[in-house]
Amino acid sequence: MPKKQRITITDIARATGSSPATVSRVLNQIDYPVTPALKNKILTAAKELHYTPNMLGRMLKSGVSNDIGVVVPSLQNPFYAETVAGIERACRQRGYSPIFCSSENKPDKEWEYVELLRQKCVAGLIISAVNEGNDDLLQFLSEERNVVLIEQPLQNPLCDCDMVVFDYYAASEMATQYLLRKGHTDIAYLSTPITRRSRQLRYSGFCDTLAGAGITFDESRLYVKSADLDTYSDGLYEFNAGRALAEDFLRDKCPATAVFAINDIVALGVISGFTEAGFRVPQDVSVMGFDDINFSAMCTPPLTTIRQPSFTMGKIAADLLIDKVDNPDRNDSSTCTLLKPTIAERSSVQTVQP
Amino acid sequence: MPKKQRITITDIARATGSSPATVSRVLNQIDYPVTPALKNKILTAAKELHYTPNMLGRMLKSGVSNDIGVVVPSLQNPFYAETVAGIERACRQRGYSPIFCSSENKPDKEWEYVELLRQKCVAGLIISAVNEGNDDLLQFLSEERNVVLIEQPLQNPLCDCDMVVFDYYAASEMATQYLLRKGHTDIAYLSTPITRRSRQLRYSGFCDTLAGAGITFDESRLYVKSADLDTYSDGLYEFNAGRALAEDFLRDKCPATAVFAINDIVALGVISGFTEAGFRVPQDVSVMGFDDINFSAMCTPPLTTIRQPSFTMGKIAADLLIDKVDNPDRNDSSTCTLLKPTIAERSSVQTVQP
DNA sequence: ATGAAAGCGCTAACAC
DNA sequence: GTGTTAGCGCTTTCAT
Repeated sequence: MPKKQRITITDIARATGSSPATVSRVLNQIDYPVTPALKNKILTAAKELHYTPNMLGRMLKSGVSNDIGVVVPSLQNPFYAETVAGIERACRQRGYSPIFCSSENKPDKEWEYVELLRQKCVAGLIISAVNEGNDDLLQFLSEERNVVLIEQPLQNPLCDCDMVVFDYYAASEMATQYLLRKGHTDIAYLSTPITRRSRQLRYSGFCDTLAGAGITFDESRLYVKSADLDTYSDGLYEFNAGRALAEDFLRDKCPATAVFAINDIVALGVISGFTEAGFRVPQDVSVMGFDDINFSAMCTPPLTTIRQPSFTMGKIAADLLIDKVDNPDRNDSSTCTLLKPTIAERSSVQTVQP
Repeated sequence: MPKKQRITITDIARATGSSPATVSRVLNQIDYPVTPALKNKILTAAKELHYTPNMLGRMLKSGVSNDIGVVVPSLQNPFYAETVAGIERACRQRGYSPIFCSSENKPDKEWEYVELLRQKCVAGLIISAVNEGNDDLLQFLSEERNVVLIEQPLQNPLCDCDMVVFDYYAASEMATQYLLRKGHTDIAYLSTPITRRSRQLRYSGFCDTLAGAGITFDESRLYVKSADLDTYSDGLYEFNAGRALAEDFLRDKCPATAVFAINDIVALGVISGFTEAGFRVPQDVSVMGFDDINFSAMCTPPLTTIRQPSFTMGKIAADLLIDKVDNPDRNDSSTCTLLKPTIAERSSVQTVQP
């Protein structure tokens, strides 16, 4: 902190009649022969003077900080909040501290933050929702060793970073199978724009599974609602999209017995829209979510959804990254960890009544 | 980032046949006379060599970083997620970057993080939910200039830091008045342990308002449920407490017509517990929340609650702190900004039927 | 208008 | 065992 003159190792050296080098050696617990007497003198002096080491000095010397840069779309989205919690856990455990940046899904911000983090000399970088369009970023990612991608793979296959991603396709298959098993054959798909790779995978998993069961997905059952990206950060963005989607669904008098929502927040919006119109979930329509944010267990009805282990994803990604950071010489080829979904069966999906 | 030799201003100086000093002056856009020709040469060289400034060097020189340390209980709690979003917004706008730490409400972690942040030479500190017991922290807070407390004032009145806090007492009065206005005279108070100052204020605001209306609060209407603090970070902690509280309420056949929940998450737990037991909200019992986390608008029924402008709180706190950081000489006395609550009237509270 | 040099706090190679 | 010294990348007097 500023102003009030900070105590440095030089001050301690002066106070104890020794030298900065010795003080540094003692304070860093380094295995170095120092007379117990002197050692003690230094230790007590450090305590009395309220010495606080200056990381900046240390980092400048060593060239790397013990910071891990993290870029995610939003900290308010509970999905990322959980991911970020997993990252923080792993980092702290291993003596690193994360620096979080919210890109708000904006490509320019994404790159801006990556540059900022580089200026801060972070030891490594975890990044989610990479915009496919930014060439600078893409080039950086392919050049840089200490990077781990999370959540979704890059569109661009050139870039072979380490990744910890969800098996969105399998997750979507699983959700669709579940709905089929519950007797739903007429299913609507309600989504915000299917741009990001993770969403494309979800959508194709859905269509393919339906096809596998001999059902051709009728595109009139696909509802997509764009929403204002500026409201992204307030968390209501997708919820409102969900409400609007429910309205469209009802206006069309869509005869589907179940709704597959692109994610839990949209699902909550859909439920809200249905409820407001006097439509009951799951009695009148079943609603399937996706993500299992922790709020999905708290709402009424509790949401049946696909659980993506986002905390685990964050934890694994950070551990992987730190392994690389701590072993600079090792140079294994990139790994891609695919996280398997599970189903969180609760109350928003009902067996179709014959 | 590590390994790959970084380009420094010295490299650029060498490449352009000039000196580090000049390069620094050009790159920092400082108002300094430099021949346009040389200036251009330096600028293009910087671009071509992919120069990335090393903040560590700059910081070490100037003594302060442009980081702002932030300590909150949890990033997963949507209340803090919103606060933190406000902080991030303000910081980024003004060229600072926040460093977030989750204390999990543990006193030792709180202090540990404050020390860590000091080692990183943060320009200032925003801290919430200060544990009253830690003397080191308390002393630090009273000595340090660039600190802003958020959410709740310290128990210890010795410490006169700047603060941006909610008017919990007024908020609780407002909530209680609202319930009274809706005809509820028999109100139960459901809470996790009332330890933190913010909770004590809420509870006394409630009791006092009742007393003001000539109603003595019957302590048999006070339900408190402790829960395991280790599950704090998963967000389900308070929700589960709420469910347990609902059970107790029902088991007692408590005749109250309305429930005042200590916060929204507990309120959601209460609603969940009621719903599961076949009790309808608000038809059978009204439930009043507190905080207005953004999910409260998304659940069914949408929660009637007291809106605490947490994003605004974060924004104001960060702006205030940065004002102080940017004006080191100015030395105004501490301010205490008291944020006024508003009521978010939705559907979980109903007028009592005569 | 530009460069040389000192120094921020720390560590590590090299004396003694 | 302990101290001296150099240097990480940058800014900032002070010369020129």
